[in-house]
Order: sequence, then structure tokens, then C-alpha cells
Amino acid sequence: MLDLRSLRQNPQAAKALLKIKGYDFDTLRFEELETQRKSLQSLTEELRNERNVKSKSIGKAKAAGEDIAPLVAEVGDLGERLDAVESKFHRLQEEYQAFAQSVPNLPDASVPAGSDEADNVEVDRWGALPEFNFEPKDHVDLGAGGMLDFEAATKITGSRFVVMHGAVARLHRALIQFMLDTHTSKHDYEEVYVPYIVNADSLYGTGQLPKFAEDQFRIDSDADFYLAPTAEVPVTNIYRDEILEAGRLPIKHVCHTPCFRSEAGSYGRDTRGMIRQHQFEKVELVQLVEPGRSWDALEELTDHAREILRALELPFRTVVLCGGDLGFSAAKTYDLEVWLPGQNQYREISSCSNFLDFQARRMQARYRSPETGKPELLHTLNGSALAVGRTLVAIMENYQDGDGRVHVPDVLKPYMAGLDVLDLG
RNA sequence: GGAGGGGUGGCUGAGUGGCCGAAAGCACUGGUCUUGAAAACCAGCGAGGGGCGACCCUCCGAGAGUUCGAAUCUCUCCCCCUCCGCCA
Repeated sequence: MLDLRSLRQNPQAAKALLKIKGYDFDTLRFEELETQRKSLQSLTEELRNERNVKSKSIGKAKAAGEDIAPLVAEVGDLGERLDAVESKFHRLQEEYQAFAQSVPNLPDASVPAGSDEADNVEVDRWGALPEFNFEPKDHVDLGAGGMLDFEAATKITGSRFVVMHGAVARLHRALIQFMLDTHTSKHDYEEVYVPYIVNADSLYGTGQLPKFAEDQFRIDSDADFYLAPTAEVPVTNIYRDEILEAGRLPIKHVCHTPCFRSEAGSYGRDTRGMIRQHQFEKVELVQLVEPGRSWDALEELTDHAREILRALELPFRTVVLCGGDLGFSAAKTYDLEVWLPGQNQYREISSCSNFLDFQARRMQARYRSPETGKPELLHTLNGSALAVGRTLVAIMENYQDGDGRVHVPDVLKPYMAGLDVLDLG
């Protein structure tokens, strides 16, 4: 959520920035809501003040042994008037809240203009593209011998799931271990284990609700529970409604979780293979930092994600998302895109974002500022490092040898119990 | 699942209808003292919102109700603890 106070001061500036994101901010509607809020709020507070003052005087009269009947009569229909104004005010507040919550975060000034991913701007490239003396297969063909079984998954559940067997399942697990170990030992993140089922407040805090309810898997139970779409939700919400001491910052967590996405509205896209699944594993980096530090933190966090790709020797590039491709809560996002020989293109494997205080305001994640002694909103960031399923795909496609085998990257060998070549059968 | 006990400021904890946004202690901040520190003493110290301001409003797990007036009484829900049952 944006800061309403600064929004009030300059709605036109916000409108101009939001246009970069392809969002039409209705300043007239906002100003109308604001005007109504102002008058209803002051009227409500005036009446409440009157009631408080008079009630207090009744108390005093009673304590002094005086007759309170005339005072009680004087309060008269005050309660009814207050109720009427209050309910009007509450209705307006709900409307106002819904409006304010639906406004996306402002993009940073460095975010390029553009409408979709075609307008994203490449900022760097790493690694030479592999050259094959054969026609490289994609991961679906490579796994067709039985290691990747999409039909079995369809039977068990439905489309967009996978069953992995043997060495491929092990390589998938090795990737998780390697990523967690790298971030904890080299990049100074604390590992956390969290619930995979979250409540509505948590999804609201990070911005998935109320606007993106259809993307979530909702659990049919008495409680309002959802399958976590990313570790960002449970991990960031550890600090919801907390006031942290400044000495605890920055908070840096790494967390491995499965992620569940309904993928509503992507029916025709990436239907082949493991690229877009309802369930996939991800290792996520989450940081909560002092407001002045978040831009540096975004660069660092993005490089922590790059480090995994460099260690795995997978060619990749970094793009900065244009306004139209930027997410609802993010002020700026870098995507890392790995080279997939089977598709002959770069595909997203990580997304690293700075949310500034947008999420922190929704979830009231604060720290005590040493300068003022007052609680102030933190800045939140997160990034995938990396999406495990897509990393597995990238390794299979980049490390294939043309003879139905996949070589294990050097850094993963310690995790593979001596296995350094996968025979896909 | 059954029985009982609880949820109060950063933390501990008192408060059963008005003088309570809330005692006391801890923590924290400033001061006195000290070569310095500790101790002691003095003072300050919850959060959110509105208003140019004087000030005002809201918040004692959440929501609804009773009342002129609710942290306090009633109802519903959520969460925590103890015991029993069941269980990885």
C-alpha cells in the first residue's frame, strides 16, 4: 500500500509514475473519497468527543452524589446520531481502503518504459552459449526414457505436475542443498523452515490478496487457508506486526519451500514440460533492511542469485523489468534468464525485487529508528535463488552429451554420492 | 476430540462499570554523581490517525451486543497454556 499522506500531497506525480506501470490512477475518484473521508471523520470524532465529555460529567455527578437524571436526558439521541454517522463513515472507509489497496507500488525512476516482457532491458550477460555437434533436445525429450514422467503425474493429480525418478530426482534434491549451503555459508543468510499453508492476513501482507485471489490455491476448510505461492509469503510475514531493534538489521533469510500456483489465465502457455507447474520447488532469499539501504541490498541480493548460475556454469543474462511487466508490489525488479538450448532462448529463472515500504506498510513491519526512537517502516526485498525445477531443466539441456546422458556440474558432485553422469536410459 | 486456565504497552504484570491509555517492575533515553564505568538518585518514555494549531479521535486477541459510559458485563470466533485421549 502506498503512503496516503504523500499521495494526498501530490496525486498527479503518482499518476504519472503509475502510468509507466500501465495503471490508470483515478485522481478524481481519489480526491472525492478523500473529501468525504475528511468531513465524515471530523463529524464522527466531534460526536464521539461530545459523548465522551458528557459521559464523564455523569460519572463525576454520580460520584458527588448528585442527581444524574437531567444529564442522562441531555445526552438524549446523541447515541443514535453517532451510530448513523459512524456506520456511514465505516462504509466509506471500506470503499476507500479497497481503492487504496488496489493501487500498485510506484515504479522507481530507473524503471524503463514499456508494456510487456519484450520491452525489458538487458543489463548484462554471463557465460558462453554451449555449442553442440548434434541437435540439442529439450528436457521433455531428454526425460522421455522415464526419468521425467508427466503422464503419471497427470494420472495422480492432473496437468502441470511431474514425477521424477532416480538420478534426476536426486539431482533436483542436490540443487536445493547446494543453493541453501551457498547462501548460508557464503552470503550470510539464515536458513528458515516455515509453514507451507498460510492464512489470508499473510497473503494480504505481501500483496497477493485481495487483488490476486484467483492465482492462489485456497484450501477448502473452516479456516481461510491457502497453499503458499512462494516462500516470500511465510518468510516476510514472520515480521508482520513487529517492531525490531535496529541492531537486528539487516534480516537475511534463505528458505526452501514448494510453491503452489493455480496458473489461472495461463492455459495455453508453457504447457510442455516443467517450465510452468502447479507445484515447484524454490529457494528464496528475503531481506528486511533499513529504508536507506534497500537499493544497495537489491544489487547484492541479485548478485547472490547470479552466483548460483555462475557456480553451475549456466549461461544467463540479467534484464530489468519494464513498467508494464513489473509486479503489483515491486518498485523495481531484475529477472535472471538462463539459456535453454532445447528452446533456443533465455527463460526466467529468478526474479529479484525491491518493494520499498509497500509490503511493510501493509503488514506493519517496523524497526525502532535510533535517530528518532520512533517505529519506522522497514523495506522488504526478495528474490529466487533459484527456481529449482527450471534450474534442473537448464542443467539437463545445457549438460547433455548427445548420447542420452547428462553430465553433473562440478559443484553438485559432492551432493551426488559419486555419480557424475546421469544415464537417462 | 474432552476438561480447566489464560490473551493488557518493547518485555513481565496489576487492574471486575466512570477519577484507566492503563499501577508497578524491567528495558530504553537524558541528567546528577564518578578519572571512566557500574551502582544509586532525578526526569522522560506505548501505537495508529485527524487538524495550521490549541487539541481531538481510536486501540487492553478479533468481531458483535448491553449501557449515558466498557480493558472490566454478555455472545461468537481466533490464539496460547495445563491435564486426559489419539497420533507421525
